[in-house]
Amino acid sequence: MSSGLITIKDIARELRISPSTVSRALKNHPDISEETKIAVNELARKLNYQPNAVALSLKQRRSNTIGVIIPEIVHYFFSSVISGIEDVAYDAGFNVIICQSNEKYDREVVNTRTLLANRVDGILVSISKETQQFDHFYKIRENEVPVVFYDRVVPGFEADQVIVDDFDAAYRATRHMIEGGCKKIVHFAGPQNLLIGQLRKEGYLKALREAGLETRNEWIMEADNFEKARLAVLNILDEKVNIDGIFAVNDTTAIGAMHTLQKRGVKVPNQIAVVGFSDGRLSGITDPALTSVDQHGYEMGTVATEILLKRILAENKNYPFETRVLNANLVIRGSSVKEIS
Amino acid sequence: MSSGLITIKDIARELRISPSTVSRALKNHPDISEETKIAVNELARKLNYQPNAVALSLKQRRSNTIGVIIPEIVHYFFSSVISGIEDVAYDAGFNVIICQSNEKYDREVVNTRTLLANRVDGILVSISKETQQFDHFYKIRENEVPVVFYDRVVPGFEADQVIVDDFDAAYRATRHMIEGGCKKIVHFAGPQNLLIGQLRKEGYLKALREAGLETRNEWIMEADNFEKARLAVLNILDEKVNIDGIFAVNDTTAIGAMHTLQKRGVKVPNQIAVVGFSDGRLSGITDPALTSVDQHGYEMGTVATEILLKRILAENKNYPFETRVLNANLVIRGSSVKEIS
DNA sequence: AAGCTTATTTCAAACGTTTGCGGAGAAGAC
DNA sequence: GTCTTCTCCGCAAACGTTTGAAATAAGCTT
Repeated sequence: MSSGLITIKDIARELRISPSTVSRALKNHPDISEETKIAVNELARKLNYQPNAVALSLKQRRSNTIGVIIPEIVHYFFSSVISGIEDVAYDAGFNVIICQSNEKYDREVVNTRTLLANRVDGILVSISKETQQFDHFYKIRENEVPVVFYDRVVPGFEADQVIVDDFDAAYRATRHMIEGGCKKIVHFAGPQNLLIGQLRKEGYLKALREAGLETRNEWIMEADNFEKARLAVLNILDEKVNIDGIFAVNDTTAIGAMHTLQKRGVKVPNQIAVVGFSDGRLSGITDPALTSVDQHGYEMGTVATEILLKRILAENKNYPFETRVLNANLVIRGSSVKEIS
Repeated sequence: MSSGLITIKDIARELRISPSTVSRALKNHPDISEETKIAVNELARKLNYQPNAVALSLKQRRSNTIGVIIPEIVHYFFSSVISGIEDVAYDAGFNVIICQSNEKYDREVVNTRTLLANRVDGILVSISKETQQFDHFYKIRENEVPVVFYDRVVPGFEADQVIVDDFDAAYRATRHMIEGGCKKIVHFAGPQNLLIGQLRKEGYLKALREAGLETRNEWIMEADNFEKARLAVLNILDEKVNIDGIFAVNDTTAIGAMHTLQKRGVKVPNQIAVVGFSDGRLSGITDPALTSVDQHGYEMGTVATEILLKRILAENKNYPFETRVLNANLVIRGSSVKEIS
C-alpha cells in the first residue's frame, strides 16, 4: 500500500479541523456548516482523495467483496460466468476476488481459506472435478458466510444454487439425434461424482429408453476432454463398435471426437453424428459446425451474483435456500443433421 | 463480513490473557513462555482462527493484493495470462483482484479508481482498444503504486513492460507466407492506436519489402474481429482484388476470413493462404488448422507478475524500468502451406 | 447578566492486529 | 538484604474511518 495516498487526516490537518468533521463533511452530514463542507470537498477533489476501502472494511465489518471459486478460467463457459459476476457485482459496488481451483481439491480448500481470511462477504463456488469431500464448505457455513453454488453443485448440501437443467438439456439433445435417425448413440460422459456428469448421462438414457432404443453399459465411456475423446474414438473404430452417434459431455470432447473421426475418414454427421454440450467459442467454427447446448454462462453469472447479494444484504439471512434452474437451449448446427440420402 | 469469524481478542478473552500476548504467541515470539504458546496455538486451531487479512492490510499499510486490468477475459490469450498471474501471485501470498475494461476507456478509468481505493500494492495493465488518453495511469504513478504493462502498453509511458516481439513475429509470419509462394498478401490490421497494431503491420511490411514484393495501402484493411473479417473478405471477392494470402492481426479475424473464403468456394490455403496471430484454443480445430503465432499468454502472466512483485517488495523502488520482450513462435499448420500443384 | 437554545465542532472508542516500551515478579550475585 | 538480571506479560498507540456523546461558541430570552 503506497504511502502516497492521502487520507482524511491529511485533509483535516491542512484545514486545521478534526478528522470527524472531514468525514461528516464528505458525507454531507447536516451538522456541518456549508462553509466547511465546501472547503473540505474542494480540497478532497484537489488532492484526489479516495476513501481507504481497507479501513472501511475493517470498520464496517463488511468488505464489499465477494469471492469466486472457479475450476478453470480458460474455458469459454467459465470466463463468461465471470463476466456476468463482475458486471452485477460492480454495479452493486462490490469487488470480486477470483480463485482458480484448477480442478484440484487441495487448491479448492486453500481457496476457501484465502477467501475467508480476506473476509469476503459471500462466496460463489463451482466445485472442481476432483472434489468428493465437502468439509471446507461446511467451514464456510460455520463462519456464517453466504455461499451460492453455480453450475457444479454439491449434492445434498443445502444452499442457494444456480444450475442449468442438465438432465433436460441432455435429454433434448439426445432426442434430437434420435429424431435425426440415430439409433446407436454412445455417450462420452463426465466424472460421475459431479452431479452434472450424472444428470447429462441420465438425460441421455431417458431419451434412448423413451424411444425404445437399446442402451448399453459399454456405450457410456468416461471421456471428458479432447485427448480422452480421441482415444475413445480410436477404440470404437478399432473394435469396430457399430454406432451412428456420439453425445459428448462437453464441446472440447465432442470436437476431439469429431476430429479423430474425420481423420479416420468417417463422415460427420452422415456416418456418425456428434453433439456437444455447453456451447462455446469453438462450436461455431468447426466443419461441420457443432450442434451443442448453450448453457448461458453470462446469465448464470449474473443470476448467481444477484442471489448472493440478496442474501448478503438481507438483515435476516435465515430465509429458505433458492435453487434457480436456467434453461439451456439446443443450438442445432451441421454436426448432427444427416444429409438426406 | 461475518460476525462469526473469531479474532485474537476472542482467544485472549477465553484464556484471560492480553491480545498482544496472543499475537506474539501465534508468531512464536521468544518473549512468550512455552506454556502460553501451546495453550494459544491449541485454542486457535480448535476455534479455526484465521487472521483477519483486512486488519493486517490496514496495520501494515500493505494489502498483499495486486490488481489486474484486462480487456476481456473471454479470450483464450487473456485468460491464460490471468492463470499465469494467479499462480505467481498466490505462491507469493498475494491476492488478485481482476477488473475487466471490456475494451472501454471509461470502464478502464473506473477500474483504476477501484483498485486504488482498495489499496492494491501494484497493478498489471493491458490497455483497452479505445484508450487514447493516459491520465489515469499518471494518477496511479502519482500515488506511488507500481504498474507493469503487459501485451498492450502505453507508448512513451515509462514503466515496466512485458511484451512479445510483435514486430518480429509478424515479420516471420509474413515471411513464412512469402516462402510458401504468396506474392500478394493483404493484412487485416488492428487499431493503429495500439502499439501492437502498429508493430504487426510494420513487421508485415518489412517482410514484403525485404522480399521485393509490392506493398499497397489498400492491402491494409482495418479488421480485427470475425465480422469485420467477413465483410473485408466479401469486399475483396466482390471487387475481385487479386490476392493469394491474408495475414490477420488475430486468430478470430483469421478464422472469420477463412470461413468466408471457404463459403465462397475459395480454397484455403491453395488459392488464398491464411495466417493468424496469438495462437489460441481455436487455431487447432479449424479445417485446415490455422497457422498462427503463439504468444505464450501464461508465461506473459508469470513474467509480468514477477516483475511487479519485485518492485513491490523492493525497499527502494527507484531502479530503472525493465522491458521484457518474450519471443513468440510461429506455429505452422495447414492454413498456410500450399499443396504442391 | 444569567440561563437556555441552537449550530457547529471535537473527543473518544471501535473495527483486529502489531509492536515498542515499561513493569512485575523471580532468580541470582554479592 | 539489596541490587541486578532475566523471563514473561500487558499497556498503549497506531493503521483510516465512522459515530454517539460531549464540548464549545454564538445567539436569544427574560
